[in-house]
Amino acid sequence: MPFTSTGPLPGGGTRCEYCCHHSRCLTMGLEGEQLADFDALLERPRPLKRGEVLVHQGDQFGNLYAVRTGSLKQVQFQVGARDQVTHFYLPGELVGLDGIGSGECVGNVVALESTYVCELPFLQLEVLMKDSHTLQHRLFRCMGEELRDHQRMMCLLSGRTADQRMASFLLGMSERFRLRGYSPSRFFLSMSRGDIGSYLGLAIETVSRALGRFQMQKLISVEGRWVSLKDMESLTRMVAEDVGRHSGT
Amino acid sequence: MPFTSTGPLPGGGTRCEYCCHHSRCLTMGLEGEQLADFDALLERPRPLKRGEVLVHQGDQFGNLYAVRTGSLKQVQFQVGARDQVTHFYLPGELVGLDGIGSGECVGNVVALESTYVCELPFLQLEVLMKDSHTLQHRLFRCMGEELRDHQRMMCLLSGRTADQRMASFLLGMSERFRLRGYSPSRFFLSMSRGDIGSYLGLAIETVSRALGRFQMQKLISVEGRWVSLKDMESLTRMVAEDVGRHSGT
DNA sequence: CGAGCCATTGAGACCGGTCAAGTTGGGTGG
DNA sequence: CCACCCAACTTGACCGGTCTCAATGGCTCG
Repeated sequence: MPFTSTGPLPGGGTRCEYCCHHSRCLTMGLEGEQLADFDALLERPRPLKRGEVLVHQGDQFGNLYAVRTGSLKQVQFQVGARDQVTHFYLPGELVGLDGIGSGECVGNVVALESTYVCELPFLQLEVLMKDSHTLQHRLFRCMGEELRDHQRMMCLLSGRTADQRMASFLLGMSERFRLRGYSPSRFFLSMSRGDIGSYLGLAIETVSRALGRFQMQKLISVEGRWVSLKDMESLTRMVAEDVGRHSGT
Repeated sequence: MPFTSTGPLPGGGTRCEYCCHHSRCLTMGLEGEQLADFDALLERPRPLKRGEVLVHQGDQFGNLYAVRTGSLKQVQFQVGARDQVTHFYLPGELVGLDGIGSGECVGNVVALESTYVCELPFLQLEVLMKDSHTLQHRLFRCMGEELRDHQRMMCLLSGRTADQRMASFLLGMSERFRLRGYSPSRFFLSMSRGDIGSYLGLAIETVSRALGRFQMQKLISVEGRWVSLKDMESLTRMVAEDVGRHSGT
């Protein structure tokens, strides 16, 4: 097989420097030697097929993973409750940060489609951070962002209606696609309705009905897992709407 | 009242070395010169009175805070929805980690009683971490733990009944008190029912009724904000019980 | 002693979950 | 190419948990 000079090789070879996620990944801000060092410590395992498990719940924590192409979900198994989807990962995002605390992986991470990742051994990453203040700062930012996102999610889950959750989910996905250079108004959801429901704390039927309602109201159109956002303004307004849940505080 | 100081001096003066939270705080594992350096960079502002605001939502992020005595809540204001309590902080815990991501404080942090904190300028902390691998590792662990806790909370909010949420909350508080050397079976809740409801995504009346129900079932006894756990086993069982919410996944 | 907050309790309404049946679509084998 | 299957999704009917509204009592503070 001849050498190919650009883009990800089928075997997984590529260089951070040329990776289209460089400016959004952990490598953001890294240059020259530091970037080369970073590049040197990561592995690029063979791609995952749909349904394959990247990380098993309970495994000892050792690696972070950066998604290159494809997407994954994190699923947590719990005694006495249905499994719960706690995360969706898109290209450029970091898998496994939540394992740093306990040293144990908190859930299964499963590919939703054919997915390429980069494997980052955390111990080596820590060593690298001693010499690279940029990298250290960057990883702290990533974790801080995830904390903030989780808090948003908690607010969404505890105070908002089914329609608001769905609208917020769609807008969130739209924004994430936009940031990655994909269309924010028409995209493919690689996860099932069941996954979405689990993630949003809704029954699968409620997800389906909400989508149906949105379509009737001409806010979106749905064909299977393809979604087009027709009226993002109304969706945004819907999320912010006061429905007066809780008498708290 | 709990958390009245045995170790830290009322005036705020103390040393990390002698602080009763040393082994649980960011300083865990630090010794000798490193601990002294850490000690040197932190401020010990005057104590907060009940209701006083330590951090304002939207403020530029600059400091972390370690709680020495007392307790606080984090409240997020949101357009079109009621304010939401997203955190309770007890002695030895770290306030402000979620600001690291965006550089902006995500919510108000308000004292629930007279509260002493240590102020840790994050920039200086980052500098210190260049020389102290221990400190760096420790801060990563703290953030990882918070991530994991948030995920637990998301699972709680999205898949469990009011009773299960209350039981989980009580057990969680109990455990946190136990770790700090207080009684795990009888403790004072410094937050109002409204705060609890907001935190758990429940109406205030639902919180009240759940507590009443638990008391009738002899699982706990309640006198105002004092709570005694009578039957932690049943409470634990209740949390794990499958109530069959969601048909997802 | 009244004002205001906090907590409790009751009555009724409604959102969303469960159960059940039906539809669609992709994959497989004859 | 069609028949069949299974998983994913949709739709309808019903029910229950939790929210809202409202009234009450206790406590603190001015």
